[in-house]
Amino acid sequence: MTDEHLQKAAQLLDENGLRKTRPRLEILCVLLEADSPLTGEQVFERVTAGSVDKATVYRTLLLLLKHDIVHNAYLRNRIRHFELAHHCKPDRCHPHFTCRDCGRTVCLYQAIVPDVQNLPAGFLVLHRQTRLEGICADCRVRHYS
Amino acid sequence: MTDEHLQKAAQLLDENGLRKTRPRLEILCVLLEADSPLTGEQVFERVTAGSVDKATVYRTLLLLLKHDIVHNAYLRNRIRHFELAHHCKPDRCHPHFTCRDCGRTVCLYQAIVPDVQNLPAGFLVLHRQTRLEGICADCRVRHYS
DNA sequence: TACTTCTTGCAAATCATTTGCAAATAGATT
DNA sequence: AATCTATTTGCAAATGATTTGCAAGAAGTA
Ligand SMILES: [Mn+2]
Ligand SMILES: [Mn+2]
Ligand SMILES: [Zn+2]
Ligand SMILES: [Zn+2]
Repeated sequence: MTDEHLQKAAQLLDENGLRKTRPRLEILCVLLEADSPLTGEQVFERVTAGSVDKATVYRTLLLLLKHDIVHNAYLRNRIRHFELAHHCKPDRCHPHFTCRDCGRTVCLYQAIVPDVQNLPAGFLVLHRQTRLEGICADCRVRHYS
Repeated sequence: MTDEHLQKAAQLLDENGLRKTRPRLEILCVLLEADSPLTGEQVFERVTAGSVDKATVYRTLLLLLKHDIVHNAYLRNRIRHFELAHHCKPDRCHPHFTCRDCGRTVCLYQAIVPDVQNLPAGFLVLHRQTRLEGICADCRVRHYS
């Protein structure tokens, strides 16, 4: 939990008129340190041991979701994943790639996803998410040896 | 459960070397009749009342998933949704649109989703899913009156 | 500091899904 | 058609993830 992350966490809460409580700051720091979407369970494990209750983790993630500070990512299984929205545009999240071999999920920050064409008339799109599945670079190399 | 659907259901099971049991035929007919992805619970409700156990519904959906006869759709909540794969290409599902107002999900069979550009080197994409959120045509009209 | 309101921890509840197991059945074999 | 054997099913109980009720504890404000 670096000082820089703590600053950023406090700022996010301030901007949204939310109280700066210890659990919230810790949870935001965990999310700031993560390099891919986390489950509630994973956030719980990464927070300073025993310092935050699991119910509080979930309640906080839901609160941050409501304020659009975090987004849900929809990966392969039925478990919700959460990540900070700061790498997303208001109308779209960056795509996620999940490897069928090693199971890891990678955030594709630099990928370009063109708009969906030929939508039915009258539909207003406010948000878009793209989910890719396949074999990651590491696993492809591994299979050649 | 039309005769045509029953035929198709039997055919799907045959093609995959699966036994044609009454629960499987019923479940496939439910999926053939559905116009958007269904949860296990919804499949259970739509099957002839009391004729199939809920555990069997889930076991069957998982079996059909393994044989790529159905796909999972990832919608807003943490509940898995299932739909027949016959409207999908092997490497991509048609997009789904979920209305933030009425909550309905629409299958966008005719939409065109261009490929993702600028992927990191060495990644092999085997499957893609696109999820849209916004306001559906009906709800937009409703809000103008 | 005192106050008011929001937030937390804890325990229990809920929801979706999965599992163990004995009875039932599909499809192959006689 | 009756028999056989591996699969499949129903039922009840277990599981895993998430949510809720409530009294005690903090945050922000006066
Ligand atoms: Mn991401
Ligand atoms: Mn669909
Ligand atoms: Zn991999
Ligand atoms: Zn709508």
